[in-house]
Amino acid sequence: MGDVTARTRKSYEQYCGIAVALDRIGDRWTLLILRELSFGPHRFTDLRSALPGIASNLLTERLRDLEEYELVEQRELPAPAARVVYALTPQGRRIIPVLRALARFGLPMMADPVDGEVKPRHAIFGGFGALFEPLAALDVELRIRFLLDGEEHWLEVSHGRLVRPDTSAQPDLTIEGTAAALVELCQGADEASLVPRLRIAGSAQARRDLEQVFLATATTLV
Amino acid sequence: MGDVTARTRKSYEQYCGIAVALDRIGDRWTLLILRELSFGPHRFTDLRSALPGIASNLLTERLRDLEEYELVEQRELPAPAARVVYALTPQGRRIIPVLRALARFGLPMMADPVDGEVKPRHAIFGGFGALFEPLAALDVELRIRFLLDGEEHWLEVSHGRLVRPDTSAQPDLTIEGTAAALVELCQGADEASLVPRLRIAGSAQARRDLEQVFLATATTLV
DNA sequence: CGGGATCCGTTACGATACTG
DNA sequence: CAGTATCGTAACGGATCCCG
Repeated sequence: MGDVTARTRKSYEQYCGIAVALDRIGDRWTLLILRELSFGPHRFTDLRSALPGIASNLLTERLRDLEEYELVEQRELPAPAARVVYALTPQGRRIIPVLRALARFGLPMMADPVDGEVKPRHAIFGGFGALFEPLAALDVELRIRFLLDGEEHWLEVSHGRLVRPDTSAQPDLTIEGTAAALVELCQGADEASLVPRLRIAGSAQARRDLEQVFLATATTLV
Repeated sequence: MGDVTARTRKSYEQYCGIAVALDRIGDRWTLLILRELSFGPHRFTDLRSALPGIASNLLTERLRDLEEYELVEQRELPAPAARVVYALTPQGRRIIPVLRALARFGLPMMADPVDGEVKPRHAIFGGFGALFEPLAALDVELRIRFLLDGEEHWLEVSHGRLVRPDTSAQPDLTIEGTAAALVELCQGADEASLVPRLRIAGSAQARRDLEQVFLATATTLV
């Protein structure tokens, strides 16, 4: 009785937060699906095209698993447009610090980004946002507007936190250019050497804040 | 010429820090191997017994991959004891924030820990350490001594960081009991309800620091 | 006994084709 | 557009065997 559609998924079977987390989000593609959904709700097809190489049946299976774990939910759109989108639940948003930590770990390993092959959102989240230092941001207020390869995005530093406003009033800093050049900046390239592929505009104070909060290398540790 | 032992490992092929990170540490078992090595050097057999269920050939393969990526290295022991241990390289230690983020994500999902089935090191790292709040630790100095199921471990909060001294002078706080009870504390159980499975000894100030730095829930975000 | 290597059945994944 | 179905291949899991 009751469909025991068996969670036969292989579990590590360990009483450890890390192992339990990996039981839920450790499968191939899962974290990349969550990365995309962290940018906002996506339709099935949006996800597919954002994840070149994923088989459609696998995407379906992963989404079902994530729904079962209540990390992702379907939302109905009333509009004439496509009906259903996938979105992170509040529980699901808790994966974001994991994504940031992974981005920070992987950033130095990315080889020679090429203009046009880096997606702006990946440059901002998988690169720039990963450098955010909460400890250095305690007394900083900074609104950054990105214009990368024609896409516009915003980040805002406020009270030691990094948030993504849909849009904002006047930016303190505007970073304009190619997504690849932003990645290079995050990897330690000199700002001057990136002109004109990347241009940063803003007050001297805003530039100091940028340096302090994002670009100064820092090593947190246990 | 040259053995092209083909990195045939499937790559996500994305210019994104997260994707690149997962290319290296996203395979099954890899992060749990790194978790164990984050506690210190281990021999092959130690790793095997710490990871019940892993096939020996798979452990070999993972270790080779991690060596190739320079996240793990072999070290020779001169002693009469077993010859070689595996250890994290400085590069490899950069995975630690990822482990902490995962632990934090997974902690609330762990079901009813049972005395004797939780390893002390997992309770401390996969549980307690995951709750560390750098922002709340800025002006705190705190040495904690754990005595869990007979194992002794130390953590030290210093200048907004969490570090693991081999040992320390006098502890400000001693937490003694079962590893399972510590996990329950981390999951929000009341300290009083855990006596006598867990006993916390220390000054009123040290207890306040414990509460402030570890036990107060906090939500960081992008 | 520590540190693997080999073999093999099973599962998960990747690619493509098909459908409401 | 949003999946389902099918199928070949690669990865994993478990056991056994080997060597210093």
